[in-house]
Amino acid sequence: MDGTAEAGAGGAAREGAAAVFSAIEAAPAYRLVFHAIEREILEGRLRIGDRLPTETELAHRLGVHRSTTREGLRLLEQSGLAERREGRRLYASLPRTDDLSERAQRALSLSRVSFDGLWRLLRALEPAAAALAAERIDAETIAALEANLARTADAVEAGRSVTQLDLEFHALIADATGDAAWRLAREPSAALLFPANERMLPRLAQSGARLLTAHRNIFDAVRAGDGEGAERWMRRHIDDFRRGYVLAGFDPDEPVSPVGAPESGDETRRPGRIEARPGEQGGDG
Amino acid sequence: MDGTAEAGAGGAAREGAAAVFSAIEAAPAYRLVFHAIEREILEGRLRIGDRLPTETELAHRLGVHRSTTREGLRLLEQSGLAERREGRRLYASLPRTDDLSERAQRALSLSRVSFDGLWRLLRALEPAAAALAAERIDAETIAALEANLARTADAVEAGRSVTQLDLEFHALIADATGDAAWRLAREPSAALLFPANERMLPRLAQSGARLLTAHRNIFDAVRAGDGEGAERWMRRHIDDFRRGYVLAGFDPDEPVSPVGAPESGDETRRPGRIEARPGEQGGDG
DNA sequence: GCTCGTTCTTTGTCCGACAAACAGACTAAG
DNA sequence: CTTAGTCTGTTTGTCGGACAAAGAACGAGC
Repeated sequence: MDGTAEAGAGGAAREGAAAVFSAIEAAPAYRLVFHAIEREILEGRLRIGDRLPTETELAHRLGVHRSTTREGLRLLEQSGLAERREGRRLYASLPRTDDLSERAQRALSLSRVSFDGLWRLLRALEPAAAALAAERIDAETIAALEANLARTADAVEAGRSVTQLDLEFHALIADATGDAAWRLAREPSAALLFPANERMLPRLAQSGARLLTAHRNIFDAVRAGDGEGAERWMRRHIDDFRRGYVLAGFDPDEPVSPVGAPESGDETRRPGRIEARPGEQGGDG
Repeated sequence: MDGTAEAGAGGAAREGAAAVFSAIEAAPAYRLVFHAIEREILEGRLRIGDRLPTETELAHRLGVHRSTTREGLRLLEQSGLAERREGRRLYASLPRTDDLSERAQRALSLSRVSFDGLWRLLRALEPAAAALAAERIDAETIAALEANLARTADAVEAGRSVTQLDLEFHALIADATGDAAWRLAREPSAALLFPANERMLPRLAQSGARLLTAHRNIFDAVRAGDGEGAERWMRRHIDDFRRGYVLAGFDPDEPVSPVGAPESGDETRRPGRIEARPGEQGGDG
């Protein structure tokens, strides 16, 4: 087995009767590697948490070169099905939902969704989430919400930003539903919409206090198991949010802000930044 | 520059005054490559649709070996920011939402969400989507919906499965809202929930006909711009769905079906399947 | 029994090479 | 002049092999 995959070459000929010709595409070997391992995980032969075989072993078993294997592993890694633990080893893992929503959020922010589009979505989701949360909430989440409220109170009093705490509050409510689907559904939009608060705050007096009151009402209803109340308060809260946005002079039909510069997400404080070489200055085309 | 990145090695020493020690982690060079290119795209220096420089050029400019560059490119590829067009070349691109939701769906299906959890979510989303769709729908989507209804009618008459068409109908409604956020929010859950139809159908007479009628009502309202009507019909449709599920004898508190075997998704018809070598039979740890 | 240095493994990178696919330029045929 | 075929340079996909550093495993010494 040497050089190019014999994958794509043969097999396309022999046009019989009703030829359909659905664009044949030969996957490169590194992608086959990816799918092969993916399969092992999805079909349970490699369980979540299991260590993957070493690169050399994989290369050997799959009959490809180690470099090729590594490329496949990168795909696997980025797909969330393999994860580095303690630095080096790769372990089979479930795609992390926060990772997924982060990506979704990025996709959204690049696709010019309007404030109102997001708002309508969350207006549908959040009240329903609150209602379900009221049915299912557990002690742990109650404690987390209480802590969140306390910190929010502090922040409001000190005049600090409450955006992060706001996001967290709503995320906790979603978590309280006990189903990952909720979190996944709302997170990207929420992460894009709620930070608008940041821009409203300077223009609206006591908006922080209003937010805190609203959160408290919602929390009380949720803790009391009052689904209907939780839903109602949440809806009011969301409506109030939009009202504030308009009042502050923003246009809800505009695409939501481009989020500005990518502020220090993951690994931004990289030690040795790769620099372009002085030599040639690119030009691709 | 040879061998290991000097990234992680040096630089950790020199403990001055108030040392904080925030877990330094040296990203391997291939990840730095990934982030470097990612940045170029996110910050607009590489615009969506632009061809990426060739691997050799990238390697040269970033000062790493081509193999390393390729690993970084695989990460980029899987993250959705680079895409193959016409087979080979890589182009900067936006993460495709259907790709994202596919992954989200997989994550969900592995995390044991209950039927009811999903159902509650969609019961909140779908009616709201229909309402918004009624406000914003355009001719093109109307045509697509009409085509969908026609095919659904055929399928019902012929007794074929309508699951795919059902999914498509709802996705089209979501698309009609004009905001990608809706699609992203509902797709994973919908893809997991609606196929339950498949299992109900054999146990419930005329359920296909009911579905068709419901879709028609929703469509009529949407086309007429009747948001309230669309919302009402959709809600009924969703409620009906759950009723059928229970009636058919399934327990809505159970985790939704594990989707069974991964039926021929992408690239399953791979030409040269990679096989394990006869030699050693793995055993890791 | 626990710590320390020594070996073995595994990952991260690099070097170099080459076949096949592709894009173009050019040429022969209709 | 258009169409089909040929040649050529570029780019990707893979492969072979090498080596440093980080961890892990292991045995010697306190």
